[in-house]
Amino acid sequence: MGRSPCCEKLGLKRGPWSKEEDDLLINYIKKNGHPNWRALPKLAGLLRCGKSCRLRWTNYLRPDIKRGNFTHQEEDTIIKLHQVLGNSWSAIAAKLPGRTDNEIKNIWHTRLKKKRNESQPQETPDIQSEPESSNVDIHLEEANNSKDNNSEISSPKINTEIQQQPSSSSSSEYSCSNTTATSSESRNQTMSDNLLEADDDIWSEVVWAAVDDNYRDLSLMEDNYQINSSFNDDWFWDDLFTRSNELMLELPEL
DNA sequence: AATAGGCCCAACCGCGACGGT
DNA sequence: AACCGTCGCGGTTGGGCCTAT
Repeated sequence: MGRSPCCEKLGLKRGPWSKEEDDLLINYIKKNGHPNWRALPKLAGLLRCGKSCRLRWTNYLRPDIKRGNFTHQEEDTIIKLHQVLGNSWSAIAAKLPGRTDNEIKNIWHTRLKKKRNESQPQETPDIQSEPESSNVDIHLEEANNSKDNNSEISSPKINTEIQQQPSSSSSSEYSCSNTTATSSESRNQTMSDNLLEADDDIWSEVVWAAVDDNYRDLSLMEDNYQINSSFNDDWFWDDLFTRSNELMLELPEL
C-alpha cells in the first residue's frame, strides 16, 4: 500500500496549467521566491499541490529555461554525457544550461536512445541491459545528488567486484564491463562497456585519464599492497569519479 | 476523409535523501 | 535513535499532434 498521491486532497486541481495559474505562480515567486513549496500554492492563491507548482516552475516557467529544439551539438553532448553518467538526468542537465532534466529525459527516450543505437549497432547494449562478460563489475548506485550541488555533476557511489587484476599501468591493459543491478536498483547506472565503446571521444578520455591517475597512485604504493583489494575499495572508485567529474567541469562548454 | 500507430512532451507518481525535532 | 515533513530525482503515463495507409 503506497502513500496516496499528494494531489488527492479534495479540491486540488491536476492536469495542464492555465495561463492564469502560470501568472499567479510566476508573480508570487518573483515577489517572494519559493522558500517552501508546500505552503506556496495557498499563499499564491493556487488550487494546486506544492509538488505540482515546483514541477511547473522548474520544468517550464523558470526564466532561464531555453525553449525550442535541441541543436545537434546539444544532442551529441547528451549522448556523450549519458555514456558517462547514465540516467542521471539532473547531472546531465547541469551541463546543459537552460535545459531541464525532464526535457533531456524526454528527448533521450524519444530520439537520442534510438540515434545512439543506430550509430553503434549491436555493440553498445542499452545501459540497462546485461553484458556478456565482465572483468570488473561496476555498480553505479544512486548518484550523490545533493542539494548544495546544483551546478555540478555529482559523484556516483560505486560498488565493485573484481574478477581480474590489471597487469600494467596502461588503461588498455585492463578492461571492465557492467552488470545489471538487482531489481531494487532500477536507478543504478552502469558505464564501463559504454566507456570502452566511446574510447576515442573526449568523455572516455576524461574518465580513463582519471583511471590512469588513480592506478598510477596505486602503483606507487608499497610492494606488498594488493592492488586487487584497492579496486574493491569504495574509496578508489569514489576518488576516480571525483577526478573524472573535476576534469569534466574543467572542459570548455560544449 | 477516416483511422491506426507513432511521436512528443507536460505532468504525475513513488521513492530515497535530508534536515529538523 | 526514531519520526516526520519536505524536497528532488528518475520512471511512467496520458493526451494532443503528426504521418502513413
